[in-house]
Amino acid sequence: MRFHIGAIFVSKLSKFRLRSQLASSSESRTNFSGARFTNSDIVKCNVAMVGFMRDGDCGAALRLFDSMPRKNTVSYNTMVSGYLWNGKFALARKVFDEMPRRDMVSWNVMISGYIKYGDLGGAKRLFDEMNVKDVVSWNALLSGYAQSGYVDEARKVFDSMPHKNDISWNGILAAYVQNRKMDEARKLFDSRESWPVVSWNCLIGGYLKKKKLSEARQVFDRMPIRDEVSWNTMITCYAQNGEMMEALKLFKESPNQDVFTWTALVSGYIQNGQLHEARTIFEQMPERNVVSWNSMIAGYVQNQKMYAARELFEEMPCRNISSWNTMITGYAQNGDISLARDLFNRMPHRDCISWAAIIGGHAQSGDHEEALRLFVLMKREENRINRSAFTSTLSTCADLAAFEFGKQVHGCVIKAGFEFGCYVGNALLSMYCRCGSIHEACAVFRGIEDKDVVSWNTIIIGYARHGFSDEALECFESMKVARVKPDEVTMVGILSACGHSGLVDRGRFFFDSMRKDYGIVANSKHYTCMIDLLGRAGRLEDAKKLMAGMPFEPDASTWGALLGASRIHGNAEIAETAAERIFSLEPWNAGMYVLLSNLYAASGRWPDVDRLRLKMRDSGVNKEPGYSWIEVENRIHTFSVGDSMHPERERIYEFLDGLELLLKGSGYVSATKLVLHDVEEEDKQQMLMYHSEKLAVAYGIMKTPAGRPIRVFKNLRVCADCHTAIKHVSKIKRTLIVLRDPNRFHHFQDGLCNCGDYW
DNA sequence: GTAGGGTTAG
Repeated sequence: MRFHIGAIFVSKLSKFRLRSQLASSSESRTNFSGARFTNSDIVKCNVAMVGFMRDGDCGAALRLFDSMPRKNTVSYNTMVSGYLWNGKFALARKVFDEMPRRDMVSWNVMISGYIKYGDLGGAKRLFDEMNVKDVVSWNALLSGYAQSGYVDEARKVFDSMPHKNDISWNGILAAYVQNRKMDEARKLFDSRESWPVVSWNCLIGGYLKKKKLSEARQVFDRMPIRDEVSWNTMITCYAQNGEMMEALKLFKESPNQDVFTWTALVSGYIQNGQLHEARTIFEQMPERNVVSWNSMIAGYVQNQKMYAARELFEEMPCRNISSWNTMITGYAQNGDISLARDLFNRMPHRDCISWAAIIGGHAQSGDHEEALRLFVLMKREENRINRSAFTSTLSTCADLAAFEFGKQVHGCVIKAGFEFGCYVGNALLSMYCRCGSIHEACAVFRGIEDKDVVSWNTIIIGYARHGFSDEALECFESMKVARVKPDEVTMVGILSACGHSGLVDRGRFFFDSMRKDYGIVANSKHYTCMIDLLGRAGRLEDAKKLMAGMPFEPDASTWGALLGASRIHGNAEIAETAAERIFSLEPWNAGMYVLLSNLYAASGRWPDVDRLRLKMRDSGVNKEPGYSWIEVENRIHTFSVGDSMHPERERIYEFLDGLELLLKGSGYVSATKLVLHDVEEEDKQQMLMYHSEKLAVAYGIMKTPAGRPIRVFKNLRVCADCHTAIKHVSKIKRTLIVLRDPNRFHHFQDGLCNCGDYW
């Protein structure tokens, strides 16, 4: 309708312009202004501009605006508000700055513009600049603070308001509700006689978010007047809490059912896992909009029914970004990254959720490089990066151990202002831990404002994996002081901290206090930690006993802990029993073959090594090839044993040969009995010398300026000979070498490793 | 004709 009015007027106007052009000549333009363009024409133009702006056609609005011989303040205000409506903040500000006179509306529009763009400081500055403020200005500021989570600030604004109206009261109520402070919201609500229906709805909506069904219902029953939203909110409450019968009852009682009501039922069934019922309701709906379609599609996606989801997606008449994002996320999470990428490439517009989904999808499918490349692209194309894009990128950096890249992402996180929050802060923290820099992890940890249990767990596990048990246990104490309740994960961290340092008694103590002090029931991970701790300390019998007393069947990793301990202590008998069980539980688990094979090799049982190799071949298990990698000058360099691929391999081998001589001079003797293959002694030495971790360390020393730590990563356990050799290297080259294997970090310095050769 | 609050479905 609006567009229609605008269109008619513009056609009139072009006639008008045409006429003036016909009369033409530059002087005649002066005749053009004034008398014939009445105030009522200005109003008509303003109406038309609103129409254009609502349709997203800023260009048409501007052309009309520019062609007006006379404008009033409303014309300018309309341009400011229209630009803001269409997301063009800078243009809005420009018109605001250039307009000849401003009225109250001009200021209020601009203030709400700042708030909409998340610049609360800018809003406040403008507010302070105003000589006279009205209740609208105050209300705008109030809701700005509320929406950004500053409840206390919002309260201060509310308390200092010279006049309050219903909207102000609703504003402070909403501030409490949006920030989940339902007790305070209720107190406020009860302190006032009568509220408009929106405030009642607001309160019920708050209870809905907190899943407080009975409170919601009480309020609903007390309402003097109910509108459609009240019914829909209440129906949603029941639907989202699995009470579909009650939801249906209310659905029938409600005076009207609109598309919200129907969609609430559909998504209620979906959340209850009743996909078929959801579809039936969906088919019965008298009217569907894009959200209804998206809900149904999301239902299929959540149940891994991508085919059905795709069918609806193709069929729907009205897709929006969410529809595309739902499909992309679905494909990405179900491992079909190429279909996800295809949709991503084809979608008409992307937002930061699309980017986060595709980055996360590539990361999950193992294509880490592409994930990071996409992050760089995203930075170029989007002016905002959302938190979830940051977290998936950071976890990719962690998987890849791309430390330098991670640091650059950290820089972007700081710019975006996310570093002090838990969500991104924890991801940063974890990235630094897993990239081998516990020091930087610690700095991030200290900066997180409200540390949650995940923050504490991450730093505790970080310390544990780096072999700093004392620090891990200290953190555990601080966590309790900070009144954050330890959970199952915390205890895994604490027990593994004890494990990495062989603290048997303390481990035992924490294991016993788990249930007593924190009400945490030991799960298989806790038992595995304890069995590992006892076993590696040489108390194999105690470990076996603990395992026998477990209230559930041991899984492969629990047996694996026993196998690992038996290997260290050369107990072939227990090792074989454990290996048998693992073979039957996880016939595809190549790591166990390797452990057992190492055990045989170490005791010179070559026929058994061969037998195992045959068994492995017959069962079709492929041993994951060992490789190591290091980040140099922002690129990841990967090495395998006796590597022949690296462009600088000749220099590396030369360097390594030189290093070997120095090593021998410092007392290093190669541990040939650890080589798996039964070959001649000299060949064994050769193979050992060119293990992937040694190649990576050598390359790191070649390329890293003196004094900087060297960080190397290996996909399999570090070999014992490399462990000895790297200890010597750290002394000869006077450098800190940090090596990550799947179990832990080894910090080599001055000829020692902080694992105390206990890993 | 331009400005302020809020609630429900993805």
